[in-house]
Amino acid sequence: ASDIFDLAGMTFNINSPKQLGNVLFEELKLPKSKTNASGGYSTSVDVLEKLKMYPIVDKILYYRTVSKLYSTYAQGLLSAISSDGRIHSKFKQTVTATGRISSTDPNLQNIPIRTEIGRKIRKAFIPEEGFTIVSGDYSQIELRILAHIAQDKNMIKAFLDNEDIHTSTAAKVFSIPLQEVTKEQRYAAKAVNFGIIYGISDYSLSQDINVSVKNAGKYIKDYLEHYSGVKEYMERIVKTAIENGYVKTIYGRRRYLPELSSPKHSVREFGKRVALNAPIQGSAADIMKIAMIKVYNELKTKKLKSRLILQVHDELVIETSIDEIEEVKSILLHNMRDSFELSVPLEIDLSQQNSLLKG
DNA sequence: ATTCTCACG
DNA sequence: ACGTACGTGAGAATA
Ligand SMILES: [Mg+2]
Repeated sequence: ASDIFDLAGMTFNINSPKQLGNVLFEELKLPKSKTNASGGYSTSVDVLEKLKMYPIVDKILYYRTVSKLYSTYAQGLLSAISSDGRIHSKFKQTVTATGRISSTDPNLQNIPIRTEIGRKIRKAFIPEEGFTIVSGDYSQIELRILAHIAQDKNMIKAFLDNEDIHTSTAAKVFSIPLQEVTKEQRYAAKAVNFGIIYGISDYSLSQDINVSVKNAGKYIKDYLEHYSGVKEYMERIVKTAIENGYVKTIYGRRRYLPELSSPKHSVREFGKRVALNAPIQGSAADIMKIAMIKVYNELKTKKLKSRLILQVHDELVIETSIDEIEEVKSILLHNMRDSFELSVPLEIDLSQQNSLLKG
């Protein structure tokens, strides 16, 4: 923090977006871009990432990471520990619009994993004596569901051939052999794959991966030419959403979309993106819920000591008695894999470790 | 109570 | 011309 004050030539509250915005964009005259809802300067990561070349910005990003981890997790979770030494979250079944569950008091579905410091926090979640942590998580479940719902021939083939979907996508979009795909190309293809599920635009993709809007537009165009079934699905789902006023998952769960008849263009566009995303995210949630119930029941029927302790949207975590590891792995594997039969296989990654942190 | 930001999938 | 990626929950600042 003192480095930041030195570089700014003044003292201020770094946690105040308003004060920070004024320091960066008024005092230091850095190039400003986005404004937030109340007309102030945005100081969010995506803005600051593009200003990283300024040493003060780089330090602010680090400060943000550390203070988030400290306040929400190091400090926040400490006060959530019960007298039994464990943290008991509440899982809400009727909150989300897509069919996912959510977790509160505290939220255990957003335990850090992406940064080094974050992983140290995750590592603090450990099993009881005599137990270990066994997890199963779906590999690329949302893209597999997209391939299935859209019945896209090329995407289905890529999954049936057990290819790395991002590398495979890169090869096709850039018209090169699989072996020649570079890291950068795979990264771009991955961003497009994710973006498609959210109803991407060329502008947003360009912002996300730092390429020109024109290039981003070309990636999307080439993508949809190769995955033409996905393109047709995107058009079809929006059309049926407008006709019916709702979309549905593979199990028939509906999401109503009043946004589609809004007089405001931006709200209608949002409705279209949701029409595209909700069946995918919601179907994944359906598949997970079915698997979860089967796993729970099998643990119970077999009178195992191991217990299901956490669900994180595409992952189940079981605190496993050390004499039940192989049995629990098998229970996770078959119940998750066979939860629902898609046009592509469902692949499960199994892991076992002595904390919530893998590896 | 609301806004902004950021942790996760 | 428009405006710009889906779903959550929580902490700090601000009003
Ligand atoms: Mg996964």
